[in-house]
Amino acid sequence: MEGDKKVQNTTLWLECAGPLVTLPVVGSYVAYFPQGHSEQVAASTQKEADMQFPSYPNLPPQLICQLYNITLHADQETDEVYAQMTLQPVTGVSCQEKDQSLMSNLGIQTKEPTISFSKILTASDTSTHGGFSIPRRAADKVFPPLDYTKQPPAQEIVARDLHNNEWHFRHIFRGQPRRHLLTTGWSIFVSSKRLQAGDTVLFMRDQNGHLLLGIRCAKRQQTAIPSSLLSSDSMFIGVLAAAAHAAATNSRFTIFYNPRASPSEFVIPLVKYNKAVFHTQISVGMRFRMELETEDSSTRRYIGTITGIGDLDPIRWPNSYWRSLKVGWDESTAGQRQRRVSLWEIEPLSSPFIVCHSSSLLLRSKRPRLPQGLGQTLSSEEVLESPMKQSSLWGRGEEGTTDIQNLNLQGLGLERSMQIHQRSDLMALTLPSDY
Amino acid sequence: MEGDKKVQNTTLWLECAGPLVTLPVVGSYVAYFPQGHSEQVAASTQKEADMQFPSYPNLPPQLICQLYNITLHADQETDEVYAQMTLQPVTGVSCQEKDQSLMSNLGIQTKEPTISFSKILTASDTSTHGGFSIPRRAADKVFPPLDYTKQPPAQEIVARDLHNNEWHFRHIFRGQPRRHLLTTGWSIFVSSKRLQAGDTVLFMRDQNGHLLLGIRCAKRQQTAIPSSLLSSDSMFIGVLAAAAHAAATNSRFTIFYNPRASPSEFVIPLVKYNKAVFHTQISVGMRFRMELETEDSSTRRYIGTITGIGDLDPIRWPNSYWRSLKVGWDESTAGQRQRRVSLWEIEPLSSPFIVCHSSSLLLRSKRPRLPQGLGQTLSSEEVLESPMKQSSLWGRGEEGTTDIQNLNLQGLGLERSMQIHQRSDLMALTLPSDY
DNA sequence: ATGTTGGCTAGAAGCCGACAA
DNA sequence: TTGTCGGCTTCTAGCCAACAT
Repeated sequence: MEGDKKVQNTTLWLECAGPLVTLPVVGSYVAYFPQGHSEQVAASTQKEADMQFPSYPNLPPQLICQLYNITLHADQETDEVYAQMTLQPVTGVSCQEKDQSLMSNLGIQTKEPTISFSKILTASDTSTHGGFSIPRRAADKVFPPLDYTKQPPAQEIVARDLHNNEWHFRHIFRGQPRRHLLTTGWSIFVSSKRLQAGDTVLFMRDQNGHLLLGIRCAKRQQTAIPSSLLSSDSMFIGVLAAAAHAAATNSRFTIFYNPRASPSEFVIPLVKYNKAVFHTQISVGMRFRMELETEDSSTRRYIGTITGIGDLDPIRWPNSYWRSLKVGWDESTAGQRQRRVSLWEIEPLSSPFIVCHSSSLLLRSKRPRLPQGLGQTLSSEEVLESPMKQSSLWGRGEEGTTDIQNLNLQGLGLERSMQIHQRSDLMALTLPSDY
Repeated sequence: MEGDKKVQNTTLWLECAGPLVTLPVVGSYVAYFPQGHSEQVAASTQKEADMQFPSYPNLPPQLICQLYNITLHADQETDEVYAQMTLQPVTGVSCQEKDQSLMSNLGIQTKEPTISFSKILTASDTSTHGGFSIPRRAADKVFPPLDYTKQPPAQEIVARDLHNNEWHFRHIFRGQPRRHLLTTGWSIFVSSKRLQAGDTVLFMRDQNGHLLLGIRCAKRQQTAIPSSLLSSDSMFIGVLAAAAHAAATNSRFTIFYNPRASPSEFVIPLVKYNKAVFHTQISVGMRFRMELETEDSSTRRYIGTITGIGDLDPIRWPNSYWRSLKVGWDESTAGQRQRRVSLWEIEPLSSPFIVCHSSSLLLRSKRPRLPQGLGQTLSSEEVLESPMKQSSLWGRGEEGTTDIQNLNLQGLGLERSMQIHQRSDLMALTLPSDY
């Protein structure tokens, strides 16, 4: 119904989703991670997957799919953005297709830099007492220029939200010292969207010069969606069963990706996935860079060190690349940041003192074609560098040192079995001979 | 979190749920219908189960369970009531347990008639222009008596909602002609709960004389819950997979029952189910009575005729008792009413010209114990009375006559296979020898 | 008996520059 | 440059009885 209407403006949707969110393009190949999908459910229901799940032996940790369809949406109530993707599991990808996939970019590249600004609302912005204080630069950059000869300089602003609803504001330049303000119309917007101090508004100008606006709620909001419709257990199981069934019958399935609610993207362009998994050298002790979203909705690179490699959930998801890296962060203010990341999220820094080919196993495994099928496993080795007092190197080592020792003790990563998904020709595909 | 808090007041919850809703008691045995559960999902997501589902061969149309736990809830935002039930599938029920189950009533019998009233809000009630007009009888019945010697007679009313929040109202008796009104405090309540004309408010007095109030939103509201979290396909599959897994591993599972959203109850006390299925004579042409909720939240009995017996979904749910009866209604205003009902929802009227023992097959099936296991089937017969020009008897016969002929042609019900769930001793249990 | 409306009024919403930070 | 506040104005929320059904 109403809530089902598609969002037309992709750029605005992406702005609302946040600076780091990318979307795969229709027709391209992607890796879908049931684990990541479960994490989104967990984050939304605020429950862990604690029940004993049925095993889905045919459901690998990642499912290679072709993106059959994607539509963008926004919650009718909260304007929360989400994307509906229909995925077609693929059992074999030919070289041509693969090359196309390689050619296609890593997502919808809307890097025609958009003219936009966002602001975290202050108490004054949201109080009934007054209007909205427009940051100076923002007014100059995205709003139509004011006629400063008028007394006072003022104009009417019209902006459309994700649902294509129009919002009217009076934009005035006054006060001592002078400043830009939104007055009439602003409080209606605030109360309609139920904005509170701490939430973010976002204005942007599209190609035609039309104004668009979106909102991004502060994280806290998420709390009250205990769904009342399905138990969280059923949701977890539904995610897995749907994927397993689709994989087994080779039929399409549909998922929702909610970029603000999900801890990480769980539909990754296959090229990006392959590059990270097969063409990148990873080892414990290695330092890396990772982009993260800052408080004020821009991005920043943080530096960290890989402190361990191993399964996030050895029971349910053995041999998964999902968050297979344990990491420590250089900055002590890094309390909030993830302790586990996935290979494709990081950008390794060249570190002269560490030489390690985690992909060496792949080079060596030039054995004859494996019988085709899902979930074949190769046992293999990864070389683990002995850290040699490196603990001092990777930050505070809050638990870093221990982690590495534990890893060695437990042999995680020393002898690691690796699951080859879908078909072995994917392997060939990811292993150009010149590598 | 907040939204997870239990509702303490069962009576108020039941009032909000509606006059026909009953809840099974903890420890009692129930029949759980995945089909009915799916219908609740369908109603909530406004989508049919159109995907090709995986088959769950071990999941019968009904699952006999013991009610392990039940908690009552109300949505923090909308106050929509729902119940969380944890069900323990049972593989065998001893005679003692069965007797207890028989002894236990058909649900929480709170038939200490509650002092309450409900009113559908008018435009004036919800406008910002004024207050709430209290129906005369309601004021006398549930509100504390006014001191009419005062000029004007007025008092402060305090009532608690499902979340145990207090609401204060000024209750005054004034106007020409005199009438009871809620003024100060009313509009805050209306805007907080986002009530609109057509929604229902409900006041009641508990045993201690304290006032309680609840709300019931008009049906329309339901539209905007496209969930944005899980695709409807995943939800359907989640419902089935969770039940199938629980049945297979004999472990507990949790469901949500949403009485206002669900077309029918799908957790039925086993006694009620057994009585209807095994101890009630049913045949095509038979007339029956059924209680339904009226517009103004009371109940009314409607009369109808059984026009057919057969599977609602012969493909996915063969041999299911869920809505196995096709019915026609006497009143022509019956456009809205269900065309299919379940055995336990109706009350057969004694009709002298129809003698039919649908349970005759059971009496005859005194064969030695069947091997234990799920989903065993007995082929059996049901006697179908030839309708002999009865078509004129059962109302307008809009499609009744055709239905019956179709049924005969297709042999639905003439030779009917019947699935015995769980264990054969359940059968014995439902067949007292004196019947 | 009770839904709707016009009149009246009190208080909140909302526009303004002053004044910090 | 921009967040908050006191002062002032405007408008709506909200109380009332009249009137209608």
